[in-house]
Amino acid sequence: MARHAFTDRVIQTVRDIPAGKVATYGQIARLAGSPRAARQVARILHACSAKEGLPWHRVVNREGRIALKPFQGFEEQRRLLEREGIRLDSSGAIDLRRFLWLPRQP
DNA sequence: CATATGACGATAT
DNA sequence: AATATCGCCATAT
Repeated sequence: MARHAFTDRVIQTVRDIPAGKVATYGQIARLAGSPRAARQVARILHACSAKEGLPWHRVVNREGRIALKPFQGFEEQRRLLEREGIRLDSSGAIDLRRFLWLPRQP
């Protein structure tokens, strides 16, 4: 069933994140057309990631850290990322210089 | 219309 | 640096 425009664009943008790359909540919000709606991206993922079959694990916060809390998804997200070759460093952060998705870059 | 929510982000302390 | 607070805003109710 169809949803409202912003939600649809967020879902589509998340689907566009390639394997082996990550995007930030704020980045998804900007790409979906509402630059300050990062929290809404989180809300949408919380509500729809499983239902929509999204690659939700490719979305992290601005510091390259997994936003989910331990035993509330953190471990699963780390496993899914590492399966794609995305490793967390000793402090638990992803190197965004290597792994951040840069859409429409030549 | 009023309030609550949310896996954020920026700024202040 | 780590924590607290505030601003943000589309949806849900």
